[in-house]
Amino acid sequence: MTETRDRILDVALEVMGQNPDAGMGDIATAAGVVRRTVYGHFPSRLDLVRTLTERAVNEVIAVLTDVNAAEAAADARWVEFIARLWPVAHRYRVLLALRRGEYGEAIHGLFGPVDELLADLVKRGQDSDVFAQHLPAALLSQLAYGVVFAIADSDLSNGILDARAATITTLLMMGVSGRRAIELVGEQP
Amino acid sequence: MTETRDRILDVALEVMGQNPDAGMGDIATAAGVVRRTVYGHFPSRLDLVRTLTERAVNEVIAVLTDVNAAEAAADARWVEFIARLWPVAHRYRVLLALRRGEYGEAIHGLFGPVDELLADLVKRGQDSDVFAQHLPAALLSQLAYGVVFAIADSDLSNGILDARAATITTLLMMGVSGRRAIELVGEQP
DNA sequence: TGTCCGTTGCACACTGCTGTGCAACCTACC
DNA sequence: GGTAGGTTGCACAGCAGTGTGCAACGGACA
Repeated sequence: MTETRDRILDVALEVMGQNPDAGMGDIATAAGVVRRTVYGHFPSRLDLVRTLTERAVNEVIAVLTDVNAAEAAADARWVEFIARLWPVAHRYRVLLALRRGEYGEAIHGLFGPVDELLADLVKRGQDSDVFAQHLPAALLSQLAYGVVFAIADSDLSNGILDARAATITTLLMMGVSGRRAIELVGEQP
Repeated sequence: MTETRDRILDVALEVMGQNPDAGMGDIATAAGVVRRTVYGHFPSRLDLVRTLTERAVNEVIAVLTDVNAAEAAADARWVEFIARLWPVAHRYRVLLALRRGEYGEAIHGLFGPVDELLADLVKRGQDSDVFAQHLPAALLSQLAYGVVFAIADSDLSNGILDARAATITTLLMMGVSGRRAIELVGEQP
């Protein structure tokens, strides 16, 4: 059933999020199903990872296009972006670990469109002098993106605190002043 | 011989730097030696990784204590630190990938002292109002550290450019103004 | 010449995973 | 009652990697 398939995907995200090297057996067990059933839905481990990646890419792109279309200052838009990216990044944090290794190529390829949209978001911020220009947009956007995922991937994941930390940190590294950053994010811890 | 042992370590760093999942066989071959010989020096894969980690920790600590002792402003000290940390981070980038997974615990444990020294460096910068205080030193230092390693780990590793990017970015995320950051790093690309 | 020591080559056992084949089973639906 | 589809249990082949045992080799050194 589609229901089973979805459950496997959800559980896989959870299990692999804790241990990226978890096998099909671990995932199956955690999903309350037999290993053979998982293979029924996903012919190979790569299929599973690819499906997961496609899901992630779709969610991130949805957020990005949404935010990109909004009428707001670039830095405010960035805050909005991180706020909405955060849960996604945390949920799919396993892809960060898998990005290197045998599935790296597949993942990297699927994330291509995301990279473009992201660079565009930063570029527009730079063009309107809201973000600093000491680094090319393509590189800066990747760094910021990496930081968000790195924090999401972190062991210390304090949930809310981390989202706030990620937002402020990325704003700063894009050249927004501390005062402005805190103003955007809000004073309350 | 000790010579062989050292060569294995060096080569292991190189090979695993490109593919963290490289086996003992790959390392042996790359070192111009037989697999059996590697096991002669390192009874298990964990031993190899642990030795590599100890090396890395020693090198980083050497840099950190050195920099920490210098008489200079905290931000200038940070620039010095990154400049000297960079080659080390790049060389041992494999540990970033291995930090998660079965060796994670061993690696994390050995890096404990590094974390402390690092937090101290940042804390002193915050206390002298050179670094912003919107985030606790322990967290901020870890983030900055993570960024440096993330860039070092990056595929785009452009060498010099990356070192510069890492320095500026980390300065910014610690609340140093863009003007001051560029002044510290130097104008030239 | 003899001896030590690191290295080699090969064989072996073991483990843990992937992916497949197939018969049986259960449930929903007609 | 019959059928179709998802699920199960189990067996099997295969592969890659780890770690070990052992006899043989070869150079350095006395």
